[in-house]
Amino acid sequence: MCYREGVTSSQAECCVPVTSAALSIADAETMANDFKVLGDPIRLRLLSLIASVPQGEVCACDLNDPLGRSQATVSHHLSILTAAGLVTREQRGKWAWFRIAPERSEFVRSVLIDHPLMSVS
Amino acid sequence: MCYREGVTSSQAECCVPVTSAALSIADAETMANDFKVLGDPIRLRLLSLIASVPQGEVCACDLNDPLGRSQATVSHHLSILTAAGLVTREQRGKWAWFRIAPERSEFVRSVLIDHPLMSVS
DNA sequence: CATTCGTATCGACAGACTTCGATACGTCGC
DNA sequence: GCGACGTATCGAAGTCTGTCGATACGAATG
Repeated sequence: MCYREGVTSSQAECCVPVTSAALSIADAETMANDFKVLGDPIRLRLLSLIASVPQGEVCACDLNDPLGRSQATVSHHLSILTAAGLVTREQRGKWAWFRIAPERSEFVRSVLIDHPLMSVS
Repeated sequence: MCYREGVTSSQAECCVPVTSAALSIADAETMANDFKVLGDPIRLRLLSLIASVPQGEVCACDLNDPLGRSQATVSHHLSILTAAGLVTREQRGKWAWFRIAPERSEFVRSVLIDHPLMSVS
C-alpha cells in the first residue's frame, strides 16, 4: 500500500480508499458498447453522410460508392448503426432508406460537430 | 440508381447526391480512434475511479483490486488512457499517480455523467 | 413467370484487441 | 548493496472485428 503525500506515519496507510466506484460494472459495459459503435471511421462517415443530406434520408444505394467499401461491408455497418438505435431503416420497394433516429438526432449532431474530441485532438 | 419518391421520370435519376461528406476520411479516423478508447468497460471504470476521488489523483496500486483484472492489464489500460490524453501520469517514488487531464476534465465528466448515451440506453 | 436489381446474410480470412504470466526496471528500506 | 516492492513491458493465447466474395431473398419490370 502506498502512503499519502505528506503523511509521515510509519504504519501502512492506504492513500485513497477507492472503493465506491461511480460507475457500476453493468453501466460501464453498456456505455462501452455504445461507444464501440462510434469507434469505427466508416460508421462515423455513414452517420455524417446521412445527417448531411437536406432531405433527411438517404437510399442505401448512395452509400456504397463514397465509402470505398463493398456493398456487404456497408450493409453490415448500417445494420450495426440501426441496432444501436442511431439510425432508422425503412424498406420502400426494393430500396432501403436510412435516416438519423429522431430521438438521437441531437446527440448525433453533437458527436459529429460539437463533440469535444473534435476540438482537442 | 434509385428514384426519388414521387418522381415518375423514366430516366435514371439519382435520388440524393451524397457527394459532399461533412466528415473527411482523416477526421473520421481521428474521431474513431478517440471513441475506441472509450469503448472498453475497464477503461471507463478507470476513468470513473480516478474522477470520483476527492483528492483528484489516484495511486495505481489502488486501481488493481477494484477492477478484477491483473496488474499487467490495468497498467496496459492506464497507458492507453494516458496516450489518448485523458489522464496524466506522474511518477512519485515507486508509485505512479494518475489524475484526469485538466484540459479534458469537463469532457470526462460529461462522458461519465451527462452523456446522452447514459440517459437513452 | 422469368429476369433483373437492391439488399441482407453467410462463410472465411486477416488484423486488432484484451488478457495474463513472466520478467525487467527503478525505487525504497534495511 | 541486497531484498522487497510497485510498475511497465514482453510474449503468447484467445477472442472480437472489419472486410469481402458468394449467395439468398424480395420486389419490380416486362
